[in-house]
Amino acid sequence: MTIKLSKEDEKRAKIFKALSEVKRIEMIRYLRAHRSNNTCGTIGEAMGMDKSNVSYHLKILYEADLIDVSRAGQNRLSQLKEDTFNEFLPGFLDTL
Amino acid sequence: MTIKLSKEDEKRAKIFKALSEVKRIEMIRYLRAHRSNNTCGTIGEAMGMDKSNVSYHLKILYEADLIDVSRAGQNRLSQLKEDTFNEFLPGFLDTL
DNA sequence: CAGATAGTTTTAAAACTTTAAAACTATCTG
DNA sequence: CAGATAGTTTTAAAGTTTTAAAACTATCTG
Repeated sequence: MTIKLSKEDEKRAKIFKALSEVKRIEMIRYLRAHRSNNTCGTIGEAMGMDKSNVSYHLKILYEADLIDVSRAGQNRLSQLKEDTFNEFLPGFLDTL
Repeated sequence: MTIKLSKEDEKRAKIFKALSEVKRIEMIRYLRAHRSNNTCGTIGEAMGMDKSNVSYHLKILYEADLIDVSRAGQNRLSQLKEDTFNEFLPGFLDTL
């Protein structure tokens, strides 16, 4: 493969857009440091954010394929999708 | 150093915002492939963009510290600032 | 110097993003 | 089942970004 498909650049642009807000960078750092109990409520409390706003930002990270979300009762646990970081931004997480 | 200063996250966010448009990702790829004669006009012609729009996007890349601009007569030559990529996005350029 | 060329800035409209409150859905617990 | 808890979606306002045309500035060439 030699030419780059614009589909791939659209994915890249979506990832960069997801990371283009200080709050979402802080969320990534938080998820990296706290690998369990990452609920919407816990994150919001730790970061002083409204729950609907946490939900909004997590959705953007999810749609950029930067986090995985699993259900656990009435909670929803988020975790970094390291594969995506490794593919599109190798080495980035270690700069945080 | 253990705590991360929010100033640094603001710089990161600015870099990500600069890279969050397909056109600007393409410009980065272009600058990487064409290391001389990167004038506003040449880039605009290669990418089918209006000159004022090329100037606008280059300014965003410049303000994110992703390119250097030097004057050569009435031209202005742009080149990637690899140091910034290496510091904030090590390995990224090679994924392009 | 006049005209051409290269690029920047201003402007205004359109498009998009962020926020927080309110309404909503789903699950848990007694 | 009723009430509590966790999270999502909708909404509307405020804010930001992108585009392209027009006006502008700087430099080059005869």
